Amino acid sequence: MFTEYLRVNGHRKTSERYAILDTIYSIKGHFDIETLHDMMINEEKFRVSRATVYNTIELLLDAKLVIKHQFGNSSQYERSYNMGTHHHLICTECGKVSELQNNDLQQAISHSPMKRFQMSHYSLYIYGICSKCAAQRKRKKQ
Amino acid sequence: MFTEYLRVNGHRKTSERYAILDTIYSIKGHFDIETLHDMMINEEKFRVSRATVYNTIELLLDAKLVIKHQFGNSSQYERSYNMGTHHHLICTECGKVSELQNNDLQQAISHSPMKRFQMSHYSLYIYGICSKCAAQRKRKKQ
DNA sequence: GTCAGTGCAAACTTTTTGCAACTAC
DNA sequence: GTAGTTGCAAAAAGTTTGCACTGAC
Repeated sequence: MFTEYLRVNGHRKTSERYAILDTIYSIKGHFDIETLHDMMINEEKFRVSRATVYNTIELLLDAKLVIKHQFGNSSQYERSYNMGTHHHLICTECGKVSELQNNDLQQAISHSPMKRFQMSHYSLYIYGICSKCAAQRKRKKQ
Repeated sequence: MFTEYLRVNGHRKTSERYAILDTIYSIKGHFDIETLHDMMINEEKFRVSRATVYNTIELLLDAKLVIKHQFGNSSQYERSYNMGTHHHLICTECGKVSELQNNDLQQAISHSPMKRFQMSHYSLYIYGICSKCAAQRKRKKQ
């Protein structure tokens, strides 16, 4: 799919781009650029510059192979192919992000009537307290 | 309300804090720290430091008088009192943000069943092309 | 051979932090 | 008087940019 995207858009097939794509698709959840870059250097033993990672992520976003999120301070990303739509639960206490599957909600949102706007995609972020932090709070109170 | 919040939490009532709150509530839509700070200096003629604006926003977030959003590069904020829940339409072409009112959708989201998570609030960001940019694209094609 | 892509470092932007001076209580 | 706040400037964190070198086509 990426190869096709590169071909159609007249971009070159470089080893860096494929290495970045592979690393991203080895990650299950969310990641930021820093983490991805570190993983490539340390685990994959593939030296790339930060700039190339930023460039490539931009292509992957455009190719719809990666989705960008903006919780916390730095941008977070996740692979989008083979991932199924889902919503995000973000703990305001510890910052942990988990996924929520709810097909009814998905339907409701994507079929929501909109004047003068063509929806392409959406993000639903639900903030609150995760069970772990709730338990921790309870313990503190006692 | 803010006075009460400050009292309960043992914070001091400073002129800076009230000036920032007033300025924020004079803004109808979204704003970032830079814009808010500039407004205070230029329009309100009230000199505050950037650091104080950041500090105060933190209090206002905690007091639920302001909501934080993260579209684009810098954090965006908006007042939350007297604002009615709404969703956000973000144009991926020009970056313009507009509001969408949809009570059914609100109900669906806030009553959505969630395991091991206590929702406090949520943000729904809908990305797509606004009518202006859609028209512009059409014109270009011709 | 050509030009898109890469690496590196410097620049830039946004946010946080340390500390002296100030002031609400 | 004291401790919470402020202002300033420096530092940190995240991202973008300029430019010489490299390698895909």
